[in-house]
Amino acid sequence: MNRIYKTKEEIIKRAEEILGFTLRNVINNDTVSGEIEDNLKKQGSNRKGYYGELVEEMVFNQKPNTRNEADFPLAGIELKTTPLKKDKTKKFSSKERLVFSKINYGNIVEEEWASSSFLKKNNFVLILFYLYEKEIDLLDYIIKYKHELDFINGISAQDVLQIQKDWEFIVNKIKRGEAHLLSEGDTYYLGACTKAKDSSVTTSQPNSEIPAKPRAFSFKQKYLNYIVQTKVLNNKDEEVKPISSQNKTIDEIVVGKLNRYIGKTDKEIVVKLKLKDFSINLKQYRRMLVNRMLGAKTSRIEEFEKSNVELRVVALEPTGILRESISFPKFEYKDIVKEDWETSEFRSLLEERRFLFIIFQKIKDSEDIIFKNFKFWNFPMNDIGKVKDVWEETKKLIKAGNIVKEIKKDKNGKEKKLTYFPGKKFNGIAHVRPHARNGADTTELPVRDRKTGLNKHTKSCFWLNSEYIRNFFEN
DNA sequence: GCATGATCATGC
DNA sequence: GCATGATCATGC
Repeated sequence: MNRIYKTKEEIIKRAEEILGFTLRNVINNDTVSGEIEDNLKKQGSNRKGYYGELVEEMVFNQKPNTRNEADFPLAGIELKTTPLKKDKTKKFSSKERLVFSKINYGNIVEEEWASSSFLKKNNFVLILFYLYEKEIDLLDYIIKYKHELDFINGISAQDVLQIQKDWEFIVNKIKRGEAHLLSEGDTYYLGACTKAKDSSVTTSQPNSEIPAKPRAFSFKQKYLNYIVQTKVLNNKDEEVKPISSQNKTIDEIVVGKLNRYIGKTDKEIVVKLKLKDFSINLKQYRRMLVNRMLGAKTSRIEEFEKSNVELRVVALEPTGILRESISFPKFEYKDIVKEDWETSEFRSLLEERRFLFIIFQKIKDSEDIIFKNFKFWNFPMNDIGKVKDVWEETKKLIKAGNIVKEIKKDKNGKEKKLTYFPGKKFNGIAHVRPHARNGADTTELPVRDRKTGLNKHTKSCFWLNSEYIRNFFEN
């Protein structure tokens, strides 16, 4: 007879029993039901979410429900399965975000955080981490660790406060009728990630006629990884330190640290911070100065790493213009031609990343710079269509092997390749430019370039135009 | 002055 | 050795 697990203790004990095993171990291979076999075939072995259903059925002997309550309502336990991956140094880290319940746009606008359906359902989450490996059957993933995520006692008050603010930010956006503009980069630890089988699926929202993508609450991958490292694996990284232990949100912490320096020159800041032996010749002088302004003890800041916030130090010209555009990681020509925009790397990156711009301004005829301001920023989804145009054009050119327009020599006899890639004037928002160590630093092309005849080209990346970014620095 | 290609410098 | 933040150099 299949055992039923009812109490919290029974369920956690059962989870412990299966650690180190695969689902195929847990059930005994020949009893894989015809129904499950059929499902695995039909859905391919990779349908996301199916693994969780299998665990519920095979390990806990219960049929998954879609009711808006915890998976084990009597015990008050929500069960989640999520993959771990091995990085280059063979360390485990979270492979994906941890997805919670779907956001019901219609109902959530009536909710308050303390009595929210989110907290109710996810009050106590039992997480099973399995080891993801490419090209192996779902039934053969090893279930490695379990973690009991207790929202009330298991997360620091500081993090809970940030999660609450994130939740409120998302709900307020829906209240304003902007569910279609939600973006993971809006928030810090708790994000609103898209949730649909197909990216073209949309749903209605209460205060606007514009259809929105269905979304779910989730812990960002980085935040989940923080939990994995510190609470599951106990791998405390001494290089990563928080800049505040106070019960404040990340916004408040940064405002509290940086406001006092606005309008001061770098030299004045050095004096104010009583930094000795701190010279303009230091490596990464500006970046180091900003670290000290933030009160960071090491160069890696816990609050930013947990929330996928990226610090960028920029310097406006004395006239106020921003000369340099913002670069992103280089892309692989081979990969981009296989991608679709909606699920592409660049689109995900743009949506998920949050920036903290630290804005200095150069002074005419002086070496000094002034700390003008700082700005949290993430890409506004209103403009995402324009980036899509740049991306599609780029993909088209690579696919056609139509990249190099002309090879020129400069006065030093150095070759310079002019390309057809969308430049800064393409649409004012994004463009493509080289991003390499030098001209010889190339990467493979899927199709030989017509002009050069080569199957490789200088590494390139997408850039956000300097003027576009500059617009967001006002006020 | 600006667009665009190219590359430096650091850190992992 | 490579990724990537940051910036330089050239030529129209």
